[in-house]
Amino acid sequence: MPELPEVETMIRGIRPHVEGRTIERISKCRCSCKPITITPSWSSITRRARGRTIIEVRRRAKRVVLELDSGDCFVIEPRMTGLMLLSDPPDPGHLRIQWDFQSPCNYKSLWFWDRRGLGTLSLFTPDELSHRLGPKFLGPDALEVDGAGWHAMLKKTQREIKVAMLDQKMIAGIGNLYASEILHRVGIHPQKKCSRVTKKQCGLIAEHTVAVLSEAIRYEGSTLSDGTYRNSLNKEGGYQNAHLVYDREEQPCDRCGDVPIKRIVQGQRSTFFCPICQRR
DNA sequence: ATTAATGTTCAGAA
DNA sequence: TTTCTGAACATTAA
Repeated sequence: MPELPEVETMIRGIRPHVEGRTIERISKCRCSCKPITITPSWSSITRRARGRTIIEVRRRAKRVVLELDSGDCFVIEPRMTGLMLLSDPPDPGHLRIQWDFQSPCNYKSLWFWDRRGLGTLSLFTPDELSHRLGPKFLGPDALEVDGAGWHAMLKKTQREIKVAMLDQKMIAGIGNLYASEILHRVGIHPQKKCSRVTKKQCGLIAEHTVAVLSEAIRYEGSTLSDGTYRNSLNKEGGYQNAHLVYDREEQPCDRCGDVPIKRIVQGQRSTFFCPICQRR
């Protein structure tokens, strides 16, 4: 769930209540499920976090970064079901990490909640951070790439466009849901080969990528039918109501009238598209 | 009662 | 080198 717009919503939500605050303690929540992946050792994390001030909250691709006054950075990967919360978890049984802050404020704590538990918590030194968030693992942020950038990326691969859009070291931030929505708005078939996408089409991809992701951010992300995704105050997003193809199999395409939306599988992931509006 | 599906990432194999 | 597969996990629907 958390793709670029959802993670952006998380950081915007927690930033005013987390930046400038000093960590009194960090703790692992006791829950009955398997623990999430944490690096490095817990003892190293507690030692390096206690008493440090969070000087900046930011997003890198689909990750949350909390920078400490020591230069160390927490990096939280929500993956499938992770949330950053200031209060009220969807359920108390899947809280994973709790940061308690000094000096009372509206919100005394910050939580990482994750139902499936595929998410991760890391504490990186500056060197580790630039390596782990650098070009070896993550391409440029999807909001920053123009038509020429897309063209330079796409011409280097033979893959299908929708599969390539999910490759984070090519373009970072787009996930399964928004890839389908963007391609529908551009009018490109998800199975079109990257090498056959024209420069002009790359301009449209860049334009619609920014338009879709920005609008999704304004709506505070998409909460799908399983209801998992919430903002930092446990409130649902609103962009699911604007979806034109995602999770709309067999429903009529709004754009061409009444042709049913199709679902196919690409790289073990569902893709939704309109067979009329989207051409190979 | 199984099986398949769910928004992500990445190591390891092809 | 690039691309593909499966596993990590919890929960729900078929």
